Formats: sequence, structure tokens, C-alpha cells
Amino acid sequence: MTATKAELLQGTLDLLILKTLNAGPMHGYAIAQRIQQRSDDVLVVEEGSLYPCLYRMEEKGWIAAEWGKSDNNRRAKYYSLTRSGRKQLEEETAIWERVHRAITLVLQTV
Amino acid sequence: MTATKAELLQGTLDLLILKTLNAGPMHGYAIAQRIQQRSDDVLVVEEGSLYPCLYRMEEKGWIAAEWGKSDNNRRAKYYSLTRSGRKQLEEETAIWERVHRAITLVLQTV
DNA sequence: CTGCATACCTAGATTGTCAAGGGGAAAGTG
DNA sequence: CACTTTCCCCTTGACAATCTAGGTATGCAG
Repeated sequence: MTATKAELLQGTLDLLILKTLNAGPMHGYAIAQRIQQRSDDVLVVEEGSLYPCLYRMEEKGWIAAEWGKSDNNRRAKYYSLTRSGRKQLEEETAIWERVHRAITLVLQTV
Repeated sequence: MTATKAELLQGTLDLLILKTLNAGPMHGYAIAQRIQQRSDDVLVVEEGSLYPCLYRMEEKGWIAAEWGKSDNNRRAKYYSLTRSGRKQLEEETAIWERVHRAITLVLQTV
């Protein structure tokens, strides 16, 4: 994930992917594009980060994969949220909000 | 930095320290306490993260160190923002806001 | 049939953090 | 006085997530 200062916000990729998949099954390449688009090109998910991340999430049972065909008629691996993934999404959303609030508190300091 | 899910938000420590030091010179131990307090105990800066980070920031010229005495009459290394550090603070604040906005966009997706 | 975009994948290096240690000195406690 | 706690500094080794930089294969447009 790149954002002018590349290393920023390590740990949010899971959340972003979970949230993206919450809209429905999608293949990896599309997930990355979607995140980039919806973030106004601020968040760029590198493929070298994306695929290992998807693999980890599948291992953990948060997402399930199935081979299919993309809109462009290419072979593509479609991922969808599992029940456990939905739970994880809720959890990570809550953590993000908590941490975001905390950081805001520190940054607010006058 | 710990926050129930420990790895979250790697990359924000610099910003938090810069911001904390913006209030005036402070020694390392106090910086960590301050961040924890102001974040309502959500952000806990481990010493094993803190000191290497301070070292890196000093290397980069963002902060300057000077030995002194703490309120408790103990030897302590006081850090203060340099001009370059102030610039860096502005920059990182802007990046944080940009990225935060971007993530919010993705998370807003209905 | 060449070139490009799509779609997947991986190896290696880098980086930031954490866990877990250690040391010294002031202040508080019995 | 001895003893413990708290403060304040630091380092080493491991780990985990990401990036860089490669690679493969296929459909489609020209």
C-alpha cells in the first residue's frame, strides 16, 4: 500500500480488503483497483502486498476463494467473506475507530 | 505501540512523537507517558519502540537531544523539535489527514 | 502477430515494532 | 540503615507486513 509515504498505516490492509469484499465477491486484482478508486488514488495496493495478504486471510478463514471468470473473460480467483470474516470486519472496524480516535486526541493537543 | 491489536498503525509513532514534542522539550520516558495519557490509554508506546525511534529521528535531524534533570531529579535526555522537525510534523500531519480521509472513503462504502 | 492490459504469483530485502532482557540512580519504606 | 520501587536509559533478537522486482499466462485490439 503506497501513499506518498509508503509505510504509513501498516495493518489497515486487512480491514480495507474485508470492507471491500463486504460489498460482494470479487477477485484480487479488482479488490486492489476498487480500493484505489474509492480512496481517490491515495491508497495504492501493490500486488506484492495484496496476494500474500489474501493468502493469509484465507488461511485464517476470513475469506473463501473460488476460481471463475472475470468480466474480461479471464481466469480469476474470486474471494468472498465468510461468517468469520464478517465478524473480523466488525472487530477491525471497531479497532480502527478506537485507534483513530486515540490518535486524534494526541494530535489535537494544542 | 500497543492497542489491543498490536501491529495497528505502524508508521504513526514518528508523528505522535513530533506532535508531543511540539508542546515543548521533553525526555523520552515522558513522551511515552504523555502519548498514553492523551490517548486515554489506547496508545501504549513500548520502550523498545520508543528509543530506537527517537534515535532515528535524531539521525534525521528532526529532533535534538540534550542531557538534563527530570522533575524527579533524575538524569534524563531532553529532546526538542528542530526547524526541520517542525516541517516534518506539518508534512506528516498532512499525510495522516490525507490517508485518514482515504481510509474513511473506503470504509464508508455502503 | 505484436503489444498491452488483465490477473495471478513469489523471492528477497527492508523496516518498524515488540518482547525481554539489562543498568544505574533517586526516592520511598520499614 | 537496608531494601524496594520507580524512573529513565538502552540493546538484542525475532517477527510480521510491506515493497521491489521480478515472473507466467491469456484475451483482445490494432
